[in-house]
Amino acid sequence: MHILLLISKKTHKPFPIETTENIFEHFEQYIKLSDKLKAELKDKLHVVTFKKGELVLDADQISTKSYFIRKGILRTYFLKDGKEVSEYFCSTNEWINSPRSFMQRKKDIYYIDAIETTEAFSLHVNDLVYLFDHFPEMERYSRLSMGTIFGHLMERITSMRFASAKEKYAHFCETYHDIYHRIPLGMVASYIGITQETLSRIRAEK
Amino acid sequence: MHILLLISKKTHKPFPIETTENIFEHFEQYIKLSDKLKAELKDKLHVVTFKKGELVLDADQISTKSYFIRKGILRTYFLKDGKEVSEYFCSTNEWINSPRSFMQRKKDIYYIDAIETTEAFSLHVNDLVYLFDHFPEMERYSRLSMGTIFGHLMERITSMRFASAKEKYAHFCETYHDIYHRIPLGMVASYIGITQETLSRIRAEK
DNA sequence: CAAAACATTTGACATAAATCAAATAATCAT
DNA sequence: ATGATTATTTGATTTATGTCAAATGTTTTG
Repeated sequence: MHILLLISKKTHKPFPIETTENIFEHFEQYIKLSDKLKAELKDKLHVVTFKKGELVLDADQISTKSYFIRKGILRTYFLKDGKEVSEYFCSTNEWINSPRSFMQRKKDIYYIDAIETTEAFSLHVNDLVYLFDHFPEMERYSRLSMGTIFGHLMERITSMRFASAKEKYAHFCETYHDIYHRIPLGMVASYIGITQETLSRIRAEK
Repeated sequence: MHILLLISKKTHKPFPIETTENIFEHFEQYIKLSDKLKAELKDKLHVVTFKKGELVLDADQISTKSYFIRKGILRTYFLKDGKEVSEYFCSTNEWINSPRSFMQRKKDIYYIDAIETTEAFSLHVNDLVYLFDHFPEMERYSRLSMGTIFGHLMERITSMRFASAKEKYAHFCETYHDIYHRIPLGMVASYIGITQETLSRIRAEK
């Protein structure tokens, strides 16, 4: 009876397998990973899971861990006039943290929560600093991968400025083509900076 | 006669003094500069000047140089429906290039021009790559300084989404508090994503 | 220094999207 | 499953900002 229950639970939320393959592949898009660095990474990365709706980071905490998502969706948001404003969404093979908080080790306004049940690797900021200090190629990885994100931010700024609500939504769907349909309407609306009602009408007219 | 002419030209556009002090100070906010690295930088940095209104980079060129501004203002913009849209402005002690073009060595949509007569150091992308390859601390500098810019971009995105035209202008003035009054109204309007007329009315009502 | 070119202001009007309010629809917890 | 939350849709109205047009002001150039 108990055993069966356990199995059924496992089926629902399987115990995560420690595969670092995906994350190694991710790094290798930018740098070559030596065996020594691989071993260090394996040592420093830890598997974590978050249930749907779970708060991953509270705004009154310092963000000390970065999460590399294997499955699921996490999101950063902040509060404006008591309402949640989504800042961005992250899914498979992406890193998420509260950037300024993580980099400068101070509090910031951002919360992180789980839009779906999510499996991820966590990396502590202290371990990352250790890696930066001992493996210059990690600095290079950081520089190059930030360049990619940089481009995304610039495009987003452009799309925010001269686009109609409909165009903003279209741009959102492009940016998040893999997951846009898994994000609740209200969160999408605040992400692109329009009201829920307007977004609902845009979706209806198609 | 020729000599006099030459002198008078010089007076108008003085021959720049090769002081690398400011730029060294800038680097030293993030990393320690060894004498060897200083020497390499001195060798690779070149003084350039641009006259007011001069085109620094055309969109049909690849951006192969980054400019560290000593004096003046440069700006990146792109064309939308035949009109210039200002992307950002850079002034004293800031780097400017066409980011994606520079990093990926391909064409992009951005132009760069001089809002004021500007003196700057130029650094060729090939020389920068050389520095990255031989001085890991340059990778670190890049990572850390990008973090700063990252924060600015995030704030800009936030201000674009939920702010009124008036608030957007206020945010622009904050961001560019040193130089906001030196940038023509039309350029400011396209930067914050409102029309010239609206900005003119906002300025008038105070 | 005057004419031309360009930048900013002002006015009248149009419109996309916000706001307020209430009805459905979907999801969650017991 | 069923009632209770929570999310989405729909409708009526308001408002900030855009658009178009023209006047005024400023800078540039021969």
